[in-house]
Amino acid sequence: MKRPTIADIASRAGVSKVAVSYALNGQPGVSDATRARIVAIADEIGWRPNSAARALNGARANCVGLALCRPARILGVEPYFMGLISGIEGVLAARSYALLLQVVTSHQQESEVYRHWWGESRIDGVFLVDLHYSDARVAELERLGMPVVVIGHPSESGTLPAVWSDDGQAVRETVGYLVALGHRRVARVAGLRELVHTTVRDQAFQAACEGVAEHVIVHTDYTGEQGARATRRLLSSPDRPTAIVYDNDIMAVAGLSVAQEMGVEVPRDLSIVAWDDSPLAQVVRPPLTALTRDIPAYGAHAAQRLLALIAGESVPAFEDQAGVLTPRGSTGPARSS
Amino acid sequence: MKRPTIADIASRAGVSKVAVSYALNGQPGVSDATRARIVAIADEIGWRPNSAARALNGARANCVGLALCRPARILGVEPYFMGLISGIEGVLAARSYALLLQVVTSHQQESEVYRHWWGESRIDGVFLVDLHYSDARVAELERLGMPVVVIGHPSESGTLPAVWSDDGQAVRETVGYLVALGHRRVARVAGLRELVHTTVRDQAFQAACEGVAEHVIVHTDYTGEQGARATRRLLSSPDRPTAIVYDNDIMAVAGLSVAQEMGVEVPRDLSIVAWDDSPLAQVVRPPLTALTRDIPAYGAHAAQRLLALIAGESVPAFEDQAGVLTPRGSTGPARSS
DNA sequence: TATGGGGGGTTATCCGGTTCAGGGAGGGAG
DNA sequence: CTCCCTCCCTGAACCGGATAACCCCCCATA
Repeated sequence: MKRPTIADIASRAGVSKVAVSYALNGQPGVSDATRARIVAIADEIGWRPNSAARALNGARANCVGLALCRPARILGVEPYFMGLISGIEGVLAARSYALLLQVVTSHQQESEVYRHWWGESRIDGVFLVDLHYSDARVAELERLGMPVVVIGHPSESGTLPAVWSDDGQAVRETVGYLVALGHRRVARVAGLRELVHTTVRDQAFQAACEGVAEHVIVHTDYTGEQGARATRRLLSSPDRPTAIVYDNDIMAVAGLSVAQEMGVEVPRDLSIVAWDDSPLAQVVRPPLTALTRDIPAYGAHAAQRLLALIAGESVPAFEDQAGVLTPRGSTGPARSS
Repeated sequence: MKRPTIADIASRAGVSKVAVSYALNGQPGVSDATRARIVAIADEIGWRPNSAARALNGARANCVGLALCRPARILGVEPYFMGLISGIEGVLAARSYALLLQVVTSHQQESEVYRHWWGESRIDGVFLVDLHYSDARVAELERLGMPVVVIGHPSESGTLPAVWSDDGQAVRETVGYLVALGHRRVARVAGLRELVHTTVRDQAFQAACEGVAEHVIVHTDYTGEQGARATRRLLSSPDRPTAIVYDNDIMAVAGLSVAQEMGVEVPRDLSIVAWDDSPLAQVVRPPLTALTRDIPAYGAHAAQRLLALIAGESVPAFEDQAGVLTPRGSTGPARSS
């Protein structure tokens, strides 16, 4: 049983393929009666436009791509990506766009995947995430001339429009809050050093602490293991920090466990802040003070921009809301030492 | 600058389109010398096959679909899906298959999405997850006649091949272990009642406890909130359980927090087991005893079967490894009451 | 009554590849 | 010297729609 085509509809309705095409696309050129008849027949035999045939005539693929260059296991752990994806999905679904997803192991492979997809007209545009400094992917995508929205800091996105949030602002708010609570020795357990936003946060952290608090930064790979190890090291030092800001919730939770294991009471002896809120952060005891961002909204904004770009509109960089500090039980006044 | 087509290559090489098509597809019909020349030119001008044109001739889409009917926020929290997806991705990537992903809000919408994708030749097959009893999607997909692999229990997958694991086995191992530790009152905090695997586990749990331990089952929606509430209720009852088995790690962690908050010491007063291991389960204190499954491998097996099915092979149901109990600090001997 | 215009169709082509049915050249066998 | 068979390669049709261009007929208008 073959899939029905407009030719089948045409012969049934006793008109030409073209009339069917017009009727089904809402174009003028057929009478309402004929149109209704054609639509009824199409409906009856379950006709669906063949996207391949449409694409052949230069139509959109109605699909956008996302290649993720992170170890797959991180995806299962970091709520960030799934949050982003579900936000993206929300916008795409409303426009009947699909998301083509691929996990890759290197930036080179990622560029290849994008070239393939674009060359084969499988996608109308892509998202670029996890910017590095002097990111080769930016130049590559600019060269290909395809619609791209960078999810990351605009300083490194070249001519590509970016959707970003002011991490510096969030850092300042956090440090200000901790300092106001009396903390004078604060640490930051950061993510991957090579990511642009890590450096942005690092610099903002240093600047915010300058003159008001001792500060130290440790870089990790975002995993709970490294978060735990970093915490252990920090808490073992003679002048241990009274507050630690983690770059994600996984590490913050791991850090909390380490503190409890070492007999360091939270928040009495140590305040903990997690970057990116999540059910996980709220579920542990004490619940974690977190930098809340609406990540799905973030993804949704990026998706809206990408669709606009695909539609030919010009899209400026968009600054999304900065993270907002949500104080919970894991932060408190510094103990007067 | 238009994308190069085989016509461009043909004119450059001074041969016909057909020769180019044969050469680039490794078909006989062109001499090695000509083939080499054509390939060189194609390479030089960066030709890529246009998948739309190929699809028009009935070729594969080189893409499989997955529609997820769960609230988007669950995705960000449950490691299960991302684990599954990354396992699927691993297999697909090696064969240059992409994954088309869409989050939907109802089974009806899910069926529609599949119909669309299939009708539009965008995919060669799909995965079906989260089986319900008398699942309308099964009949629908059977009717469409497209390649489908069900990730779930074969008893409800109709004629569609299933990839599944024996949850009953895992339940028996867990209950046996708890009973051996002296537990005589055990509870199960289960997931969505309407899912097939929930019932399978429920029944196995009841059967395993029969005669050796009092048992109670509470159903939830997999969220930490409901996991916490269920735990609170269980621990407040006069004959509270000495062990609780949770259907995912999120609820287990939430339950652990509730226990600590209520002054119930784990594992002294309460043993906790989580279904599905994760970094999160290992990171909390005490680390959670878990039913470890290699979820990415599970996804990989499903993907292999789907590709085989697409290739026209016949695929029998495949029983993956059952979960294996990984004892950690959250379980211990029942306190002699 | 001739003219013009527009609604409602139609025919011809195209998109970029694949596939099928030959067709000319060259070589080996009879 | 023919005949036939391969090897290489070509023209044409085709996949399922979109689109440009044109045509016919009827009605309104001058």
